[in-house]
Amino acid sequence: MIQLDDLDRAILRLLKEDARLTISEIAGRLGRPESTVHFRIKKLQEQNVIDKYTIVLGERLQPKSLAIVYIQAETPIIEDFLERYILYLMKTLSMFPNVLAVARSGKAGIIALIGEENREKLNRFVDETIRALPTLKKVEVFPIDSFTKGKEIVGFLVGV
Amino acid sequence: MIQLDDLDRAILRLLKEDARLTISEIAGRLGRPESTVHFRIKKLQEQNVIDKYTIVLGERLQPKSLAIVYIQAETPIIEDFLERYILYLMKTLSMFPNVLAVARSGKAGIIALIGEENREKLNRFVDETIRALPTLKKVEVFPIDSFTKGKEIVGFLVGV
DNA sequence: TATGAAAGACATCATGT
DNA sequence: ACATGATGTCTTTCATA
Repeated sequence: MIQLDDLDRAILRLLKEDARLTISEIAGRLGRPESTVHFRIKKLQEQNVIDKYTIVLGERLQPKSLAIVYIQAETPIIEDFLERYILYLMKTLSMFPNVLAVARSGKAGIIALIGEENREKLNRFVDETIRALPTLKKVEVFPIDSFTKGKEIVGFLVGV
Repeated sequence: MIQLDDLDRAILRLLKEDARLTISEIAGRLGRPESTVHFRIKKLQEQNVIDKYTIVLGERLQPKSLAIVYIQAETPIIEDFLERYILYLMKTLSMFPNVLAVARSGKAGIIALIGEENREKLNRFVDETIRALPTLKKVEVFPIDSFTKGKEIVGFLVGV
């Protein structure tokens, strides 16, 4: 399996903070030679410890109003139908740009993270688009007001 | 407000996919001179449209079992106490490395994203650490089985 | 704001300790 | 694992439109 030592972890932590740090910067901060840092990063990429490099978009492009929505479908007689219906619902939801994430929760449940400019638009989306989906048993809305951890997911998930 | 044109958006989309693309690569793909692309990226950074560059960690470092947990505190007589208690709970939860995100939901609610190696450990954490917190009215667990959108948040949020 | 050219910084790789 | 140096590529700046 993967054995990360302290140097690997230190490099990963620095890159997580700022993936544009140059190798010589990292080497300087950690008091290691550039060649070593270069070698480690290359290995971390090859081993897929580093999956990808990406950007987080700033607040000005982020939706101001967020909510987690839990959707539960009715359980029909034919189970195979439920399976296909859930997958269809998830794919459908995934297509909306204001639906930031969609996950399956159990046999008949879906969790979605919704983002909109303001509370009114968010409520309207939930009422007019989500609750309007056929054959739902329950739609539970958990508004998100603030973060103490993971706030950056919004800028990470939002599209352009 | 911010006016992004097609070139800005194209650059952002490319950087979102791979933030290590060189300016000359991007310039080549978009059929624009390097200096123009360089100028745009610089502006996007200054305007804070690009908030930061970061890495997403691969599956081998990610928790295999995830759940959204909704926690609702009991509403006490003194409202100011609830306020401080909720903030205390959020800060406490945020300190666990396996708690990937913590958000407030309404006056008395908290939403947390929990990650663990497997289902057993996850259930144990919920039972022994979360349900053990005092003065809770309700703890609702929504296991996350798969994603159709936003799967990458796990590698984005997980620490080293 | 866009572009082209030129200078400097950087990553990368090979070789040797 | 670390050092050094050679090479080509990339970023960055600046002058110009």
